Amino acid sequence: MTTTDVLRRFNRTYTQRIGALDESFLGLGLPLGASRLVFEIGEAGATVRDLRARLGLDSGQLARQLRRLEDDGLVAMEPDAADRRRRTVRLTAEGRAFRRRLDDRSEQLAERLVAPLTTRQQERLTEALATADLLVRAATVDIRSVHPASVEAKRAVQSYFDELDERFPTGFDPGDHHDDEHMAPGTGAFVVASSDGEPVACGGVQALAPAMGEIKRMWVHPGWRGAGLGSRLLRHLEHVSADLGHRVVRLDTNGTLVEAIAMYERAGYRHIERYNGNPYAQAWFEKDLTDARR
Amino acid sequence: MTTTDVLRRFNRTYTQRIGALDESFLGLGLPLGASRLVFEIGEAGATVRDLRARLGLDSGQLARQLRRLEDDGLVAMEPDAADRRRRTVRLTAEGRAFRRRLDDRSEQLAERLVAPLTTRQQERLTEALATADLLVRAATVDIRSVHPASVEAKRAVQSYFDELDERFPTGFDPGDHHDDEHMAPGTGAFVVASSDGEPVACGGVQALAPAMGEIKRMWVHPGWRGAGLGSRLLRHLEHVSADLGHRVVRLDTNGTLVEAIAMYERAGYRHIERYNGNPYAQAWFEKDLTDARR
DNA sequence: GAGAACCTCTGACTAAAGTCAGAGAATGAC
DNA sequence: GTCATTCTCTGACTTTAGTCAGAGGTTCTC
Repeated sequence: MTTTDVLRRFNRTYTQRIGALDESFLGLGLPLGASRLVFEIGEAGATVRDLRARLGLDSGQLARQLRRLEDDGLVAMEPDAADRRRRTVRLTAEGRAFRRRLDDRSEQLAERLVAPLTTRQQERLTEALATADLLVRAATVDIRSVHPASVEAKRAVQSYFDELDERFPTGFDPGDHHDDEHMAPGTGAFVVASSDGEPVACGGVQALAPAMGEIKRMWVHPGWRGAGLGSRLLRHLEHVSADLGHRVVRLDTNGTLVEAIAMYERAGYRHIERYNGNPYAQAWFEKDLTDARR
Repeated sequence: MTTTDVLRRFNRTYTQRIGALDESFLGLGLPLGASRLVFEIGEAGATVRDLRARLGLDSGQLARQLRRLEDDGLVAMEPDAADRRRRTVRLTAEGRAFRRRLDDRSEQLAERLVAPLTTRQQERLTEALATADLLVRAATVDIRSVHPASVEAKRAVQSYFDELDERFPTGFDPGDHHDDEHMAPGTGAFVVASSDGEPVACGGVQALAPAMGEIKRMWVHPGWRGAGLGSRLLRHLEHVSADLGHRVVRLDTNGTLVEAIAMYERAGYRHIERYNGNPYAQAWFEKDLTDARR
């Protein structure tokens, strides 16, 4: 059986048996769509814009649904302080109570579903689903080029720095890295991979010399490792670098990042001499892009 | 993370990313429901009754959908020869062509979904989904008591006999087993586990002596082993036996059925002396039900 | 062969979801 | 300051899905 066979077979099993998890939202007085909406708004609230993107609804449709929830006293809406074209939606106390009821229902149904399985089988199921979840999410990650000064880029880079600071024995001080400008479109590129709007990986390319690129700020969210996201991003960055006219690409890394080093080696990078003054770097790599160019 | 957490998280991932597999049915001129119906009818055709059960549709709803498909020239309907209350639905040439287009779409979407993954990752995904599929199916199997002379029981028992005939070096001859009457409600019981209308496991209980039951015809479909269905069925039969007033239950088995023997031992059965003249039996077991009683 | 049970279909609905054009306010770019 | 763009909302639909009672056949049971 091929992957697609299994996937499609699973899809059938799924819609027939687990798909009912969604239907647990029924019977509490709201239609399915409205319940999903309450669930999606969440404890923290959300902007109308976000909801539309996440649920893939027509704007008119969503506006009507929200008004109904407002009339029912489940949500309160107010203009977004930062951008007054937007409106933020927040659950009222009543709305939160309703959401909790939805949550309970869903939980009960999930429990009932797995109840016939032994503990051992439940563990196997958990493991299988977690694996499938990670891989499916990884496969559907959205890889996009953004400006290094954009909010998305900054958030991703911040996560990267935070992790370095934790992992390096001496901590990590990014200095005032105005050099991010080098990764702006034109001379370089910055790429963010995101899932559900959260950055899960990033990386940039800048020019070191004519026809020579450098990959920097490469990072994969800890919860997303082991799904091949790093290699995919690396390959992507190599293509970007090649498109910028580079024939060779270099990068440096710290010795504590052993997984990263292993990945670079697997990807065809070879160790070279120190080529920069980065105080945190302990290994330097180079790869010829001319034959990797698809 | 508990099993239900993972299940529910996966449910979200699923509806957002793979759920679109269903939507691949859209955009070919028929609404989703009608497309699903064409797909479900399949190359072989089906009875209206079957379709209603499989898709969980209201009979009026289904009748209308079918008539629409008939008007569109995609299906042809005729009374069932065996039971003229029923009607069988069959795809016309045009209907089959349409179904193939649906199939292609779905396949393409599945391919596109897994394309970003490496071969190794695709294998992991396949394995994880297959495991999840088996376990979810096993968890949602429908275990029901039926009359041993019913069609369902006979089909399951036939599968059992066929397998014995294959596995025993000397083949297997059931003889004329009028003794199935002993498993009729009142003195005994016969249980069939089915999934999507197909029997996947069965087993019966009959009385050997006052307060002593015997478990017979226990079988699990080969494709369903390793999901704990056997143990679950065995436990179920023990309860049935106990409900019939038995304090002890016995069973016999052939030496070639090594998985079965291991299962009986795990379930607390102990080997005893031959207690019957079954020529195919090579191992005899007994279990005290008085302390196992739920 | 009478009556219960079963299967499918029609009619008459209601509810939910989805579509599309465009109005009105806020913001960003020049 | 003007103009294009963005965001949300309203109105006026159409389509799809789902519900329920009951008619009109067929088959099973005794």
